[in-house]
Amino acid sequence: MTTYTIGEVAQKYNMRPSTLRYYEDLGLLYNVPRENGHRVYTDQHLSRLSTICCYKNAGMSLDELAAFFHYSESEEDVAKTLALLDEVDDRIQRQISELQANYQQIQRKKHYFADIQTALAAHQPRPKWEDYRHQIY
Amino acid sequence: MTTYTIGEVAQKYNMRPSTLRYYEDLGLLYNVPRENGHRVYTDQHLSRLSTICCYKNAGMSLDELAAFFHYSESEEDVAKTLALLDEVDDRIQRQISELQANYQQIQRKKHYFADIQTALAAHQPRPKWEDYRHQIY
DNA sequence: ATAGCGCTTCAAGCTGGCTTGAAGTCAAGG
DNA sequence: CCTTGACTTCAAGCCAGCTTGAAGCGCTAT
Repeated sequence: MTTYTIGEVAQKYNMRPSTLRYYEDLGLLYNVPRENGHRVYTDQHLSRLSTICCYKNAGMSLDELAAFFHYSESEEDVAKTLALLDEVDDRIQRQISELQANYQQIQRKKHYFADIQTALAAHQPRPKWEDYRHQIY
Repeated sequence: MTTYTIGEVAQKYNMRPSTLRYYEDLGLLYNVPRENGHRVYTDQHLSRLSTICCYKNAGMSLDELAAFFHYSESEEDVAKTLALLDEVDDRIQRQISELQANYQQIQRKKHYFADIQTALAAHQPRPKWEDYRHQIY
C-alpha cells in the first residue's frame, strides 16, 4: 500500500502542508494515522482530498463541505446530501454559463485592443468599441 | 440622459452601496459626479461596472483590475493591456474546463447517492462507488 | 555527536473584499 | 418645523481561508 508524507501530498496537489493540517483541523480529512508523530497518507486520503478540491472549486465553502461529509456518512441524511448536491449542481451550472459569457466578452476586448494597437502603429484612427460589443468570436 | 442613485445602481447590480463606494475608493469607478453631495451615476458608469464584474468574475483581483484600467488609458501600454487580457483568457479557459470536470463528478455523485437512497428504501445492498466513478452523464 | 531536514503543535497573524458604525447633511412629506 | 430616509465620510471591524512563527522532536548523513 502506497503511503505519502504530508510534503508529498502537498506537492502532488499543489498546496501547502499547512493547508492539509488546516483541513484536518476542520474535520475534512480525518483518520490520518501517525508514524513517529508524522502524518501518513494513503490513496484513500488522496481520494478524499480530490473530492474536497472538486467541491471547493465548485463553490462550496469549507463549512458546507464538513456538513456534506457529515451527512453522507449517516443513512438517514442521504436526502440532505442529495439536496446539497443539487445546490452545488445549480451553482456550478450558473458559474459555467457566466464564465462563458465572460469569455465572450474577453475575446471582444482582445480583438478590440489588438486592433487599437495596429491602428496606433499605422497612424490610423482608433477602432470604436461599438463595432465589437456584439461580436461573437 | 438617465441617471441613477447609488441605491438604484446597487439594486440593479445586486450589490451593496458600500461596495460601490469601495470600488470608487480603489479607483475602479471614477469621475462619479455629485449632486448635493450625492453620487450620480450614468449609463457610462453602469457599463464600467459591468466590465468590473466581468473581469472580477473571471478571476481578476481588484488590484489587477485597477492596473488594467490604468494601462488601457495610456497609449503606450496597450501591450500591457493585451498581456493582461491574455492572462485572463487563459485563467478563464482553465476555470471552465475545471468546472466542467467538476460538473461531471457532481453528476456521478448525484446518481450514486440517489441510488443509495433507492437501495436503502428497498432494503437492497448499497451500490458501489466503483461503478460510478468513470461514468459520463 | 552534531547539523540539518522535515516533520510536529499551537496560537497568532495576514489578505482580500467588503461591511458596519458613528456622526452628519439634505430634501421631501405630514 | 420636525421627522424620516437615503445619502455622505471616515475609521474600524469582520470573515474565510489560509500562513507564519516559535519551540521542539526524531531520523539520517557527515
